Amino acid sequence: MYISVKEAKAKQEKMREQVVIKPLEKEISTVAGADLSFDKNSDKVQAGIVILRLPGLKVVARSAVTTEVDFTYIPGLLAFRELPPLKKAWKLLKIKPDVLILDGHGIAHPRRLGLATHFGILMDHPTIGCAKNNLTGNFEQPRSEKGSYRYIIDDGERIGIVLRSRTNVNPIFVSPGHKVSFEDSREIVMRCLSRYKLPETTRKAHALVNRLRRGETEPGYIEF
DNA sequence: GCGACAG
DNA sequence: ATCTTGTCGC
Repeated sequence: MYISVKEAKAKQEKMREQVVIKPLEKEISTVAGADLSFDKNSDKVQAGIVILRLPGLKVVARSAVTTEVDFTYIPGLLAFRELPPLKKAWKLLKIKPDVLILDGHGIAHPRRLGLATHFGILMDHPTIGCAKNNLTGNFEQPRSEKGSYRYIIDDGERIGIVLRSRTNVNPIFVSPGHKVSFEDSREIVMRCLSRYKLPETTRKAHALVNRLRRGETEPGYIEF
């Protein structure tokens, strides 16, 4: 840990004024999912990004790398642990997706600077946060049908969306990361859903990093 | 002090 | 996140 918890939080407080929440300017044709896989007893991690074509959800390209983490997991400071590996996978991509969906929150964060937001600002790219659990704020349960949603409120401020991604299944937590709106975030995640709880972007990215960790695939960049 | 707490 | 097979329920 080259940075202290106090410094990390101060950095988030300074970066929060750089967050941009606004509608995407052009129609998107590609989306990507990013994820990490950790080693049980070492600091080795594999990071991967999978780009999908938007109507269709077919894989366009993917990048995967193996590195090491130097920051332990602390709720609210996830970005300091996962950002370095994700940046490597991102830079390996020869083609960039119109929007990137990350595993974690966007502005639905105590200081409005979750992983997706932090990554978006650093890479100056549109991002969306999609988490399996809530971190902060309150919300009411959305109806049980797929597509139903409610907003997450924190200190009277709208910070995210609780989305029922599959009928009768616990909802997922979506929030704008950077350079996208709440509507964009919800609609894009909806378009990435198939028959499962999680969007194909995160499912594909998750499968990729796990295959790399088991040595079932090679690291690097591949275009399909 | 107590409870909450993305991955 | 990770350790892991079967099993219950829509």
